[in-house]
Amino acid sequence: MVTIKDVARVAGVSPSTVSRVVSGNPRISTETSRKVKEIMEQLGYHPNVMAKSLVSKTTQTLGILLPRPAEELFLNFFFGELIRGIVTQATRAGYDMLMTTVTSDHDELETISRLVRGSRVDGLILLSSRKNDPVIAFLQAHNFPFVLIGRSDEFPDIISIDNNNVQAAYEATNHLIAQGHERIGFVSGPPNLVVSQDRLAGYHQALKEAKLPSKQEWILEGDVLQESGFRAMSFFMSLPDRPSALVVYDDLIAFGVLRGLTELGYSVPSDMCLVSFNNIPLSELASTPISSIDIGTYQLGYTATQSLLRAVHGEPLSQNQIVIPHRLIVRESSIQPNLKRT
Amino acid sequence: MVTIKDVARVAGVSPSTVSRVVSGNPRISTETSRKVKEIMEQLGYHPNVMAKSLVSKTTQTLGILLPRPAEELFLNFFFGELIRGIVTQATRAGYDMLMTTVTSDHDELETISRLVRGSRVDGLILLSSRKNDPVIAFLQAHNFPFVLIGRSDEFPDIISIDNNNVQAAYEATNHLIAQGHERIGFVSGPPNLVVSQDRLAGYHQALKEAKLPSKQEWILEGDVLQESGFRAMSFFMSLPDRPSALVVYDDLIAFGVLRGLTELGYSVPSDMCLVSFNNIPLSELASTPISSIDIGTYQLGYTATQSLLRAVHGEPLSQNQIVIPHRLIVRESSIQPNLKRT
DNA sequence: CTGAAAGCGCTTACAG
DNA sequence: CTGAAAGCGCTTACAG
Repeated sequence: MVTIKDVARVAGVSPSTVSRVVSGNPRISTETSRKVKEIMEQLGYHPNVMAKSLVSKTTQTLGILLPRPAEELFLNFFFGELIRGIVTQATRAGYDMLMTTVTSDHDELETISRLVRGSRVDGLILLSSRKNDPVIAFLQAHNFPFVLIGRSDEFPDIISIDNNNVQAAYEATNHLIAQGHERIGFVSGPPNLVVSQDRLAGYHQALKEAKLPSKQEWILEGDVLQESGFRAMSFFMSLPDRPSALVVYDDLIAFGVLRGLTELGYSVPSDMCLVSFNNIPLSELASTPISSIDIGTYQLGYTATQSLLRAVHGEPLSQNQIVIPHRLIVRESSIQPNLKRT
Repeated sequence: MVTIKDVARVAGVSPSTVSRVVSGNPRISTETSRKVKEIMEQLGYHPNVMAKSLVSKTTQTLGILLPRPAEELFLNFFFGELIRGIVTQATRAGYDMLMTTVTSDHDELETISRLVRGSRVDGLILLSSRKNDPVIAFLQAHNFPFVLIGRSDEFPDIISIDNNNVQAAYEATNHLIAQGHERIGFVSGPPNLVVSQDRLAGYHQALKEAKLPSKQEWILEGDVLQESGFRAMSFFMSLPDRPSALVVYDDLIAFGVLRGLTELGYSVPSDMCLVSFNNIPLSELASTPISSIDIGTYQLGYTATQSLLRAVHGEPLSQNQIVIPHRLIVRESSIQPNLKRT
């Protein structure tokens, strides 16, 4: 391994000078700089990142904490797209991304602590938020730069990038109401996630404003796999007063719902209308293309990284909470041509 | 930030001793060890990872090189599942994962070089292989530990984890042949990927052995988006002598194929049978559940990491090429009850 | 514009 | 079983 000393010796200068050339210090003569660069190239010199980090107290690395397996499974497409947004922006800014996962609730803080207090990363991105998240409390207590993709009621001032999920679910529900539906159900995600709660709230709000009935049995807070949508259907369809449309928490679950209805002999949209979230690429390729709220997943990741980098560099943020716009993409699953408006 | 010196001072021992306690050196008295640990706990000491890396020449970090955007889009589910397998195994072994992406062919080697020669990671996982991959040549030239998820003709001796894609496609094709199909087409992925070539080869092999015709116009080497399956269909179905079954490179593309056929008024499996690859969770939730080869994506990532860690630790590998078993999951898309065998 | 020196926080022969 | 010392590869006041 060729070090800064080797370059210095061959170039006939001091290690300090080589260091300055590498970092682009302006007080180096162009002549010296040229020569040193030539030697570096010649010897194949590459700065040792660890040594640099040790003295500069900065790692040029951001951390991502992966959610626990259960949630992760669900995230899937969403997750991949988010990571893509994050990594793209980080790379562009010259940062690497470090990923760790926790295996249990128990070691969660230990994992974080290792990264934070061991000076492993300069900042951290949290991919999802639960109620009373201890990770957030820890990071805030240690005054460590981080951003949350999502929202936190308990810590309203932290930097967070989110959709307006209440509004999005409100619009999705209103879209169904505008089609003339009066009995509208909701298939939810993991109840401890803030995003689940927000979407449920928006749904309730829309029903309330439209003075439509809201029944507990029309709401299913299931687990997160696409299968849960499937199981939900036999239940829903056997209700005496079953809903005629559903707001579904996530496209994957919507696929399960669609499949479940088909197997039970019902068809979408004529027997049941659907609106879902995330707008994964497959949504439009379903047997009945699924109406879905596009939440700008890539942009969510991209923007989160931008904000985090600003925080890391101590630059001021114009706003701590950024809302990524959403957009309802209407497809066949929510359009019933033969249904009259009330 | 509390350092090893702080702990040493408070505990009344030398920094060397503290270091030995941290690393679990056996020649430390239990008494000293106990006391030092207590102080560490008390002061909230966490080892500085950078400093340790600098002297130990090891980072406890593995790198993942993300494929370029185009391919990445396609990978999607596959990609997420693979990463999950990798991160799980790495975490279990006490390693972090570093992700970087390349923005262009141009900076590909530079990115790798920075990681490798800057001592940023202990080993590297390549997520896919192209023909004549310069990254592989570079890593081998520098004698740097890495594993390839995939296969390389040019570098047959490197550590690689792969499916037997030739055999898998051979079986998929034979499955269709066994159903009585005689005109079988192939919808491929990016032609420069080894996996595309392998699957195409297996398809050809099966046709050849069964002495079935193989026509160039039955083979579509498209790009990687699910959309390409869609476009493929208008072409295929308008052929005078069109195939009655298709082997499709990937489930996402199969979704596009399915959708395209539906829109053109054809149905699966009665007008066209399908077998695909990857067995993503949504395959069984398609309007017609899609027969797919499960390639053990999670296991691919998991095993790759295990092998890489062995290589990093200089442990011998029983075999450099590991093949993860695949399994054809037969669903409705490839079963034509009313079709007689020839 | 450049160099000598100290130091980042840790590890590890060497000596006892 | 423990400590003093040197060193990992870099940066950065300080001095000139």
